Amino acid sequence: MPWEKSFDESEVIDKAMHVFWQKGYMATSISDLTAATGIQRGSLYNAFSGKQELFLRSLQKYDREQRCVLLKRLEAIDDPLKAISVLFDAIVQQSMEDPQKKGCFLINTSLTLSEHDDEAQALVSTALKEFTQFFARQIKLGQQREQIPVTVPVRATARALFALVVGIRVMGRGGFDKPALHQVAKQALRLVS
Amino acid sequence: MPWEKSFDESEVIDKAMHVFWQKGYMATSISDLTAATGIQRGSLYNAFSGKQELFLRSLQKYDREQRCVLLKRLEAIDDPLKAISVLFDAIVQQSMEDPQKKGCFLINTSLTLSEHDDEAQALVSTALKEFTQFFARQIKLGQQREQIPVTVPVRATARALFALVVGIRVMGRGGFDKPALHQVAKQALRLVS
DNA sequence: CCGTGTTTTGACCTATCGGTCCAATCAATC
DNA sequence: GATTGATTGGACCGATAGGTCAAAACACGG
Repeated sequence: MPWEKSFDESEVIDKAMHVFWQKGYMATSISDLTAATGIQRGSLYNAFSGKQELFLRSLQKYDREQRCVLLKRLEAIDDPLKAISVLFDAIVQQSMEDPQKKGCFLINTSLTLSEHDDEAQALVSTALKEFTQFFARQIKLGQQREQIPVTVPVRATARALFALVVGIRVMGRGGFDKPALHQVAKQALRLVS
Repeated sequence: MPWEKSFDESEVIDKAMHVFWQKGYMATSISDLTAATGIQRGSLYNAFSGKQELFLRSLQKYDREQRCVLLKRLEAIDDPLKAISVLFDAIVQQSMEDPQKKGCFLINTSLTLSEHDDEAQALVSTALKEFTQFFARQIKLGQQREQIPVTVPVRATARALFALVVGIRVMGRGGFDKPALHQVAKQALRLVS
């Protein structure tokens, strides 16, 4: 009886994600989304409740596929100092290899978000917090293995490292070039030694 | 013959600035601006060429009254370590005492800006660069006075300190509280010792 | 190959956007 | 107080925003 959708919902979200990521929520119109995804207005509203939901799903997808994947990859390294170092290199790399200089979708969103989008707000909030918890875990582990001095305060340093990540991602969108970002990344390691 | 304007142009820009600062360029409508400034649509367009110019003027005013004033105040301290420390305290203070959590107008704008606003882009770019140059000057001065080890790389550390400033301002808009930001500020000083 | 019920399409809706326009309004000059 | 000419208020403009809807297109079970 029914009929299968002619498009892959996940692909649509992926296309929408890149538009939202580049232009932000407000600057992205429904027309932008239909143009980018190839599906028509009505179909889009048939599959999703509206712009908001599509944005939230995009944000979730980014969080799942970018942040979670990255952190899991780093956690597998099982060498705290190396993991932190690789993380910063990866961030610098990601920041510079993107010709559109989109930066980090989550961080961009945290600055753009109006206070009415409770769900998105919550998503961003927990995402950023889990990021600092990653740092905290690595530092603690490093201290257990005596790679990192026990004089290094765990939570404070974790937060500072996270602040540096945020700084790098924001600077990567402005006029700062790769050597500049790399210098910042190098300084991050001084906080854990 | 003619007739004096009934409003103070500078006051209008100040009111507009706070709206743009809080909501961003795109999310601010002309109606928002007329409501906030009290003057009517026609008068606004009579005094300014449009939304763009008003935004640029707002950004200039912020740059002049916030960033420049702050940096000048710090420069007068004539004690590099103290100046840096006071700067970070001030940033944390500013971030938390604002109930609206607006953050830094310049940093917000650097993430929101579309690539067509050349003038605003340039303003933000030089503002951010002068900020890192401030750090560089302080570090160099601190080394001359033997307050800061000469092993500290000037430019790299200056950029890292700036990245921390950006991080703090962004984190201040999200769920992070005052103790958290203060811990980050404390870590900044470890980079210059 | 015919119903069935979902998907698709694109025209259409209202609200609001940034911006224009001009008659009414006023302060200064005569 | 009449004249002057910029300022003001707010109706108005086309464009576009996000969102709706009904008819056409379609894949399946019978």
